[in-house]
Amino acid sequence: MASRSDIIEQFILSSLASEPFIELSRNDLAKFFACAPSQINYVLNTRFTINNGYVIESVRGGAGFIKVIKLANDEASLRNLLDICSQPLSEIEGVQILDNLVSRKLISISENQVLKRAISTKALNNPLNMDEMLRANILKEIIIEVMKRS
Amino acid sequence: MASRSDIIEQFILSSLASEPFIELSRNDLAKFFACAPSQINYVLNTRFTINNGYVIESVRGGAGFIKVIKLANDEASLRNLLDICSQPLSEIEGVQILDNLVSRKLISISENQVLKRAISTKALNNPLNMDEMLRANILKEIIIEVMKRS
DNA sequence: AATGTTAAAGGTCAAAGAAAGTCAAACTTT
DNA sequence: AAAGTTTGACTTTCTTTGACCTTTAACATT
Repeated sequence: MASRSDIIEQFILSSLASEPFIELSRNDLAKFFACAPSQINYVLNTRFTINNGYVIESVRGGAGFIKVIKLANDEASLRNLLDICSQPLSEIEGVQILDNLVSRKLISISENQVLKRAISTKALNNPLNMDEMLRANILKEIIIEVMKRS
Repeated sequence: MASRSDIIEQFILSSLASEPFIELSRNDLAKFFACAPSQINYVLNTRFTINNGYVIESVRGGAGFIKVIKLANDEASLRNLLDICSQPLSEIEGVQILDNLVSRKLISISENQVLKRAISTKALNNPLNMDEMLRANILKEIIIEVMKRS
């Protein structure tokens, strides 16, 4: 028995079949499927996660929208990198990960330059010695971003 | 979907593409875009800030006008940006600064993409609410890095 | 020439409107 | 009973509007 959430999922999936991303109006979609707007969030949160190979971006307010992006680079090895970024990482380890992204041609040399700075101990210096965890968090976001690239 | 404010922003940006500044009549612009005059202020205040690399000057009274000036892409104004990054910065302000670097052609669109992620509240989330200060630190390092470019 | 008056700018701010997000309670299915 | 789904009240963010405020060039008056 297909639930309404399943049907909404199918709708989004079929929209994504031909495009790398779609922009949708939460309210319109909810109206179309005769459901509460928050059910759209439920579908997105349960079925369009990073682990499933999707990223959600949205804007609120007038002219707001929800963008569902299918990850172009969704490989086990990158997932693995993401996992590694759940742990604190030293600056050296962080640089290794960035270099890894360069060798995969997922980021350019110049991106590597600025990102190295962004994750440097100097940039992340803070009173509570959270820098390694922060570095990991930042790298996680960076990896998610480059997974969008094709 | 672009809001009216987005469209007005585009209009101003394209006027500034070839000139270092433009003078506009708030009332005429508002009439042209069929909006309240104060919406022009809203657009200027949210999209043409110092962080974005613009200065607004205006004169009231008969024959009044609003002047939108695009800051020069010189050493001094970059130093200024650096100074701004001595204070905590919200995510919105951080994005403004990155966009500024793009319009100065100091970073590419793709660098902007990954850096936005790197300075996002999600990436910098930490128990001690230091994210704004961290963001400023990171941006400072990024600016230092791009100042090496030319 | 100096002064007062006025209409024509632009500025400010808070309220209303238009999205999307959150979260827990209620309901269904397994 | 546990897991998954649906709903709705409340929140947050972004945009649009309008009422009221301030400034100033132009004009009128002396």
